[in-house]
Amino acid sequence: MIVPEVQAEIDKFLQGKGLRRTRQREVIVEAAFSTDEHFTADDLWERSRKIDRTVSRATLYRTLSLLVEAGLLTEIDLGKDIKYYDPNFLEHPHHNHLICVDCDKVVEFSDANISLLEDCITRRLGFRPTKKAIRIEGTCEELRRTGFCKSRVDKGPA
Amino acid sequence: MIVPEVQAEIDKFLQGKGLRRTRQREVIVEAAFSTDEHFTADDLWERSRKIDRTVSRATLYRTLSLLVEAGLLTEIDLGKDIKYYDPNFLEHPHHNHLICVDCDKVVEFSDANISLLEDCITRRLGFRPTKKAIRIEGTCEELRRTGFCKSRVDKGPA
DNA sequence: GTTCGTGCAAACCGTTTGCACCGAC
DNA sequence: GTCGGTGCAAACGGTTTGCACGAAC
Repeated sequence: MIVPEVQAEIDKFLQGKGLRRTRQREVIVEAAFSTDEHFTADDLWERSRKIDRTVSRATLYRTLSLLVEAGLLTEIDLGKDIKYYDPNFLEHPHHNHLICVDCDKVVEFSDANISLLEDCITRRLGFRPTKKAIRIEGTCEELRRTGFCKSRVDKGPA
Repeated sequence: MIVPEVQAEIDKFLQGKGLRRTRQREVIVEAAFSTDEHFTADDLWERSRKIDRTVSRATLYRTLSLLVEAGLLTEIDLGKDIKYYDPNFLEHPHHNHLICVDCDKVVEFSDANISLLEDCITRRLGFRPTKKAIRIEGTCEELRRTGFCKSRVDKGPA
């Protein structure tokens, strides 16, 4: 994926703040941006440890904060009780999330009209938008019509 | 506010599930719906205890779940790390939230066009929408222009 | 050599749960 | 009297933090 670009970006960020480039930070960035799936802190910890077994949870969390602060990673709310992180905002800065309640699949979408509407509404209320997030939960139409949803297969009976 | 109506509603819900009407549940409902502000579990606990000092955290949380399950209260994500609850969805079932990053003020809004767009997009992706939430964070235009925001007064210096 | 980063384990904090007693029905 | 509800305190799970050692610069 875009790991090298992200490494450059985080280098710039670290340098700007007088912070150091460490093996652990490299590993975590590599683990985070070698996929375009959303992940939890724990997911990322496991993936990092596959590259370097010594990465600790503490460092994972500390680095995660840095990446969010640097704007390379975005916290998203998928309606679960744990935080998810989305590595795709660099490439698609304005996307939103649709979550299937049948199979838990997450579909990203963006729509210029809806963005525009959001901006209008925000300004009308006397604010300037800085961060916008739409989360839609839905049921799979295919499952409802045909009784079968290919994304649902691995989830066991309804 | 609409406390009596809500009491009737929760009574119906409890009865339907063979659950009991208790003093504690009455108190918590009263505390929850005597305001139209968003609140945390702890906020609600304190308000409940002002009515009846014996309400415990455990019962608070258990009742909170019931109210959400009954559809009387909605969990919302205000971008903070704790859960907030919104008692206003009964009266305004389709509203969204705009959060001011300057003063933390939350403005509710709804918009038919945006709702329609959400539905279209969801169907186009092969799903049927069940729950939709828009969260916009923004900065106060008044504060930016005049250096003063009446909602900000109680927050101390920038 | 200085300073920042790290791993470890303990602390934290919002929430949930096991248990014995209590109260609605 | 039965069964669900409650308060208490302990447990839980994700996240943060204090500390002493280690590594970047």
